[in-house]
Amino acid sequence: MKKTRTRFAPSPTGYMHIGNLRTALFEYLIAKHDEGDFILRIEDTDQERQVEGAVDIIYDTMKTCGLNWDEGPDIGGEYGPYIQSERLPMYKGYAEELIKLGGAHYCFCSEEEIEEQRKEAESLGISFKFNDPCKHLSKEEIQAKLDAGEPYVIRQTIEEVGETSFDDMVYGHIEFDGDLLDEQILIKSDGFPTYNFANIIDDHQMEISHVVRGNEYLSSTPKYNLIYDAYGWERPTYVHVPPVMKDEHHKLSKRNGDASFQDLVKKGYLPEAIINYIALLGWAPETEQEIYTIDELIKVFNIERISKSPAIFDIDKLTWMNGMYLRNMDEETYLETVKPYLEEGIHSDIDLKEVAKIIQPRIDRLDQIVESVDFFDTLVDYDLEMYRHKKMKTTKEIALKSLKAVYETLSTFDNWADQQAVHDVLLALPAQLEMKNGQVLWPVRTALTGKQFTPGGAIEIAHILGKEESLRRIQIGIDRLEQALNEPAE
RNA sequence: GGCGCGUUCGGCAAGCGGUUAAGCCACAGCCCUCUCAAGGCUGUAUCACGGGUUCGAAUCCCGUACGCGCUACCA
Repeated sequence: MKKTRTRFAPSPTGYMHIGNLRTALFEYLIAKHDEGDFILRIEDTDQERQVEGAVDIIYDTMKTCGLNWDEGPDIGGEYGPYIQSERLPMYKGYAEELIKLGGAHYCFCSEEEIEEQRKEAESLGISFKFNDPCKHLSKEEIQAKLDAGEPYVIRQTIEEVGETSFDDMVYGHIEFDGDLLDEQILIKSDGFPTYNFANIIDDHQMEISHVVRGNEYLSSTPKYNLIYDAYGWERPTYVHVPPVMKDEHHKLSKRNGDASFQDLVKKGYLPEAIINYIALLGWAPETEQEIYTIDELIKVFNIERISKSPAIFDIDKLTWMNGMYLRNMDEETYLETVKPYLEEGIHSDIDLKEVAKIIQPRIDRLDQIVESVDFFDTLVDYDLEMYRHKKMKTTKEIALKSLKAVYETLSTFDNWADQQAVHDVLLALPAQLEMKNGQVLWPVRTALTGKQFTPGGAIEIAHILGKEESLRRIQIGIDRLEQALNEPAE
């Protein structure tokens, strides 16, 4: 049995988008499930589309996601180099060999000549397939042109292949009329191989067992097979995966500036959650489990359960899942994760650990933290209408009465460090006053925070703010309410 | 245009000839409750269409429609 070896072969043309990352994930999972190798190869054969720094983004993204490669440009390996531009001389040699084998030929045609043929076909209303006159050149003619330094490309030769077929692990048995395949360029006039060619050579050289890629390559796979066959190489196992879509009609793409991994992280999504979520796009486990560590994914992932149809990226489900991750984190990791955001939002001297605890069930993205805790630092000049709350059965009058009672009670209370004690003393009040819990606690929370919604209730927040600050804020509430109530009603 | 692929709730999806057509997200309601969440429970909602094959079809076959992809000296 051949060792399972997969590769992620991105071209460095910008940031990592989610579809790309998912392909990398699947490739990684397939390899690791079989205890095989996962290889990173950089496909930089299109010199015009290179983007500075793109390779580093690829490295960073994969590392933070835990998609660790066994061989790659930075760490080397037996099958290097792992950057296509560094493998250049090799492709030429293989191309020349393919010419000898009858699988390719030199082509000296200009782009204009090809265009002419295309237009003619269009005007005749027939489907276009380039009929390359260079195929009929004699050896001598070719040599003469080569010697004269005429620019050329190397083109695949496809003749009378008839019906051809292959089997894909996801899409099953696929048949093609081989004569419809066009003779694609293998080596460009700049001497670089095209993806179509470099891919085959590299995959074969690197002993890639499973070629995993987007299903847009399904149509060109027969052409690749012809080349494998011409060399007498064994075809790889194909695993074509369905696309990840932005909506019904559009793929997630860099071009449209759709969510990249970096963007999501910036928005407060955890890499583990992102990985977990995208594993479920186009693949479904056997059980109903939704939350997986990467090691669990390695264990349960199997190619048979990859879907054929496109999947729309659903940010809401990712958000939910991210919240689950936040809530399920062990305390230490959670505090560490959340700390920078808390420090950004809170500068006063309060116990951030306590704050962290109360926001844990209430956030599902890290970037929500700052806004949700800003009231700890500053009490804004809130709208007094907030004291009127139907469900809590409060009015400004009731609120004032409650706040006064609470102020009096709390000013002689000293056990602030004990949240339970704060709880007990505050909850004793409604009974004494013959009021509902909400009629006392709603006003307190409002006075303490100035906000409609807050993480944590009146008791938790009072406990965190401390005696002095809590009393100060309650006093502000009392003063403002008194002033408002003394003004003549309109 | 030609060729290839796809089509189950709003989204992710299970399903491989006999099911009340799972589950998750979202949505709605209820419970819990010092706000909001979290948590618990319940609910709404899906087999693109038309023909076959079969005792029986979401599942198999054939068409149609729609969508996506390929048809580049991009990958």
